[in-house]
Amino acid sequence: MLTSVDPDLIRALGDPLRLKIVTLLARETLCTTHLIEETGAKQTNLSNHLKVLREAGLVETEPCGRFTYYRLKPEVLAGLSEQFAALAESARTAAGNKRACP
Amino acid sequence: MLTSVDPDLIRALGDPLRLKIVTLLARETLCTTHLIEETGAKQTNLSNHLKVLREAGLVETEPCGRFTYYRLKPEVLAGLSEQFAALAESARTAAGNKRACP
DNA sequence: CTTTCACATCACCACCCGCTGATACCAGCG
DNA sequence: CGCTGGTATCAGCGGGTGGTGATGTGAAAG
Repeated sequence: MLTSVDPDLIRALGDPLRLKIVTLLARETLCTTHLIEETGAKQTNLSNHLKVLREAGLVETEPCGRFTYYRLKPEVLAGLSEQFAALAESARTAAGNKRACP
Repeated sequence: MLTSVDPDLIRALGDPLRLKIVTLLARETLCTTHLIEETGAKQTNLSNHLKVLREAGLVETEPCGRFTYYRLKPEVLAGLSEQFAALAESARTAAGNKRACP
């Protein structure tokens, strides 16, 4: 179906800081300390955003001693990409379908 | 580049009603009246959301007499799809890149 | 010209959301 | 043990955002 895109998943990516986190994680697996250095954000703030990303199913955590590593889940992003591609494709072919004025 | 995804564009898609509008428009070009019927939302509310979609560059308007038709811009969705695909690809290949604990 | 209808804009309010400081929790280390 | 450092959660506050009614505008209809 076309209507299966999850708004919450998109919302999670709609925040600038979260988007930055995602792009950083797309390059390498990092723990919170690294993300604090890279983004300059406070630890609490970052932890909140990471929670959102976690609940959206975008990232996985991997405890490593006292540290917590965050890894992106490529399938989720790939799924999003496919759904947008499907929407684009549908929009392209349906460009001429114009419902009559009532 | 990887960091070029526009948060505002994603935000525009993050709202459930706007997402519904987009999926409807992916099927056929509609005017506001049709969207009111399909979504059950108030005219004012819908007009606000359409404004957001317009400003995000996701839709185009085409006046037709007293009516205003809205059409999706497939290129924008396709671009988003590509960027997410690139992120997914990057995340997949960088799965093992784990920066050392500080 | 006047009315009607489609649509946009404005003003207002309630509510959600992100940021922050304080605090709790847990794993190593001495 | 107790201490230290890395993270998560909590409570609270301010600003941004969505929903709504009133109003403006512009084009067809009569």
